[in-house]
Amino acid sequence: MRIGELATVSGHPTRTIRFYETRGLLPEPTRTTNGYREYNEGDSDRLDFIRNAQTAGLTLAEIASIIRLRDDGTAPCRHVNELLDAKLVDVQERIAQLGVLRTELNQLIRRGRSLDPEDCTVNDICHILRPPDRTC
Amino acid sequence: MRIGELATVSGHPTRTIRFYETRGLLPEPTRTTNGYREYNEGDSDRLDFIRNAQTAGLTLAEIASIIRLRDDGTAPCRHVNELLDAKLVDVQERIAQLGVLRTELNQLIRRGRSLDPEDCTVNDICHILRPPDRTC
DNA sequence: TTAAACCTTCCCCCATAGTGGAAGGTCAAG
DNA sequence: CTTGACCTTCCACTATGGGGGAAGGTTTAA
Repeated sequence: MRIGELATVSGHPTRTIRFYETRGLLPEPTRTTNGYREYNEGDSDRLDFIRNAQTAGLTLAEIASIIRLRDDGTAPCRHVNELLDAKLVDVQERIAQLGVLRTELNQLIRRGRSLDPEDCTVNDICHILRPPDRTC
Repeated sequence: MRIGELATVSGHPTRTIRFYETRGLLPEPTRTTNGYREYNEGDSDRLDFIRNAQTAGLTLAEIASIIRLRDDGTAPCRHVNELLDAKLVDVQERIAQLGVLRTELNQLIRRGRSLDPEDCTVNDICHILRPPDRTC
């Protein structure tokens, strides 16, 4: 099948399919005599895999590293487990950071409600956003 | 004071100070006869403000919009309140999304521990990352 | 035959917040 | 007079996941 059909069955735009090829996510396909890319079912499966992996928060580079292992003949399970563990740690850290930010924002919003815009001076730019509240 | 000194007192690299100027966060400074930028205390205060606003999760573009209002002679408090409200919503959404992702990752990790790498086939690439678990 | 719908490669663009380097001007001390 | 520490501008690059459009070749259906 040609790239347009693969795009239809996989749900990725043709541009994205070519882009994935440059990133090593799809193998260089065989070409028809006129230079058109030729794909098969396996390529569609691979695109599904990529989408699933992206859903799990993996970057294209990480997904490429998994695929490289598989193409080298190694079962990538171990590597996948490591990636998932690291990703979980990463996600937990980001959640924690966002939690801190949420607290900070709530404080600033409360403060904004208690301050009078009349008191906001030119030098402050805006007095709501002043000190990095030393309460923490 | 020249840019190097402002860099020292503000804690921002000179490159960043020039960069902020291009983004409208700092006014175009006066120049000495040889073309060097001349700064004063107010510029240092403004850099402090920028840092505080960044701590609150505002982007440079948003901070610039606040500064523009102030420079136009309008107290930006109202606008700041709106930005902070929107940012809080945004942060809460991201936390929720990351929560979903964390759940997904935990499921995948548990799954990875229960699957045998021996069963991982070439077609799967890796069987751990298979279906977008329809359990949700 | 010809127009639409494909396909190809190429290079540039988005946002984010800067960082790096090159090539050149200036100024103070030794 | 020269060396080092400043300063200037300009252009390119980082990571992320693509999108836009140009310029050209091919195929398919009317």
